[in-house]
Amino acid sequence: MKNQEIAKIFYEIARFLQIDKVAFKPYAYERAAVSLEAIKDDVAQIYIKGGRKMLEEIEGIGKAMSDHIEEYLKTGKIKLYEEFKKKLPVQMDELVKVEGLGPRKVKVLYQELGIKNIKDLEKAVKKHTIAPLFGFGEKTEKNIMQGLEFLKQSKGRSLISDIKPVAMEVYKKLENLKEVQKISLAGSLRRGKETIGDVDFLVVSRPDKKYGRGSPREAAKNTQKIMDFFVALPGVKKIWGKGGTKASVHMADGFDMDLRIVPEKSYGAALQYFTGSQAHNIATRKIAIDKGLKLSEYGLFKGSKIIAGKTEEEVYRALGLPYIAPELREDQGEIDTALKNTLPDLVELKDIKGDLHCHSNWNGGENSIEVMARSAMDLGYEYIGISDHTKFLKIENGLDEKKLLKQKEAIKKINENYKKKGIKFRVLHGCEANILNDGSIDIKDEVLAQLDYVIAGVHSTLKMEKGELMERIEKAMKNPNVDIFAHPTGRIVGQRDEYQIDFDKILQIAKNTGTILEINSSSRLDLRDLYIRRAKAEGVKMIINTDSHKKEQLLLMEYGAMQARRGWAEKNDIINTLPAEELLKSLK
DNA sequence: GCCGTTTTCGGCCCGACTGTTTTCAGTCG
Repeated sequence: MKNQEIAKIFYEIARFLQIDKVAFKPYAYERAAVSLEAIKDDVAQIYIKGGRKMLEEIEGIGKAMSDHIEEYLKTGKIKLYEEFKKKLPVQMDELVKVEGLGPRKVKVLYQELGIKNIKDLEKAVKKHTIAPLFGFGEKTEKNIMQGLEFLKQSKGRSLISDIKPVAMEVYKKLENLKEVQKISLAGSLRRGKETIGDVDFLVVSRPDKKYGRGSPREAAKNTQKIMDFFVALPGVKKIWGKGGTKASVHMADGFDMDLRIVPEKSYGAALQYFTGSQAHNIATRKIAIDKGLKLSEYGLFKGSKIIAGKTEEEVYRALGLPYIAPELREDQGEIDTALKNTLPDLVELKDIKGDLHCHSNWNGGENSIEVMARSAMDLGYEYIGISDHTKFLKIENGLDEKKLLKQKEAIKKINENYKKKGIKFRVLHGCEANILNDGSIDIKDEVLAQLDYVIAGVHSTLKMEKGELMERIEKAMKNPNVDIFAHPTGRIVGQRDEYQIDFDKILQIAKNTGTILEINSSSRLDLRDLYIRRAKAEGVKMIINTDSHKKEQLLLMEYGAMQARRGWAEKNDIINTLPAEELLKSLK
């Protein structure tokens, strides 16, 4: 896709224009870049289909932008960008990744010291040639030095399920402070994005009784105490900043945390603002402007009078909108849908009645079937499905037909035992079978037919050519014993891209065969949000599973549920919101 | 440079914090 390449160039042009102090144009280029990244169609295809006219129908793309895009598609270059780069031949995208370095400082560093890239910057820091520069100084040089160090250690954005438990530890510490009256996670963590850049907390500090109610100093002392506590947390390696209402730190684990403290009357507006996304905020602030109002983190204002701010619901209502769930706030159509009052009634974690993709110690899993079942009961589930790997996967000690039938008997006994004790819980018996290269399943059909359900997935020869891979998948999905297609695209967040698949075709096959698509809650997070939305639109049913290999991983369901919500999924799109009997009836 | 149920001209989201140029530019979210 050329979209990302062109977007990258537009971002760069925006930076160059910022350096030249050109007004408003940088914003226009940034918006065009964001827009290109957001659309799912390839600009090259759009151009072939409808020429410049169709390009200009894209949000933020006008005459000049379509000029640039046409030029890039034809020549592979954009002249304006080449000219800028000639004047300032530096690795801009790389250098501005250093915390505290922006385009203007980068320009000075090039002009004064000839710094073109990270390597040059490191050398200059070592020689202490930065501090004497006009506009820089000792502290700036030290910040650059530390920024470089952190950049080297950085693994980029973290998987949500890796970072949320760490964030919640800090959350609990802050929540326990007597000075803290209210606290919430904000940012991409609250929106449930699959990867997280930094962790944001929003806090209301308890008013200090010493001062009069409503006085500006009312909460100042407690606010300061919370700030002091925050920057002194264990694991804090660097304090980027600490003021009266806002602090930012870098953690030893390699990510940043931000804390913002606001008065109670602004809590809702601040939560709305701090949750983002930025694109959603810009959209909501524009609605405010259209109504002659002003929206900031302090509230929604008519002139200097605050008309909403205490809760998010209040802010949205005053803008003429229903409440929009954080997972939807990406400026991907949620505002228009909200205006029409047709937002989806999103599935919730508490709607989930069981988990069908769980492994036991019969194969490579860690815990026994009974222990997995007990953990599922503790989560309030009505059932758990044991779906161990099958024989082709030797590394996971996959089960063959004989062992599967033996496992069936074992599960039958467990269920009989529950019944005797009056425990209303059921263990379902499935397997996670392998789709072999020719599309057949590695377990005989007559055995598959004896299980409660069958999950099938691609676990080998991942790098097949598209047509061949699709034939393979199609054959498996058409198998009347295959109920669920596991981790359909094969991607692993931050590690592996999706296979060469045709998702539209998968949707059509799923629709025609009644095959359920899996939303896998582990580091796969597969399906991703956009695909969930498309599946829902096609009426294809999905299931949220954890792919647990030990009991603790059952808790990953939270992330799969968030992923489903980001894909606009409702309760009736997700089959494991059904009781066991109905769920089994909904399968092939 | 883009955009428009108040506009084809005149706006563009909004604010915190730091370091240094001592009054505000640069950076960040």
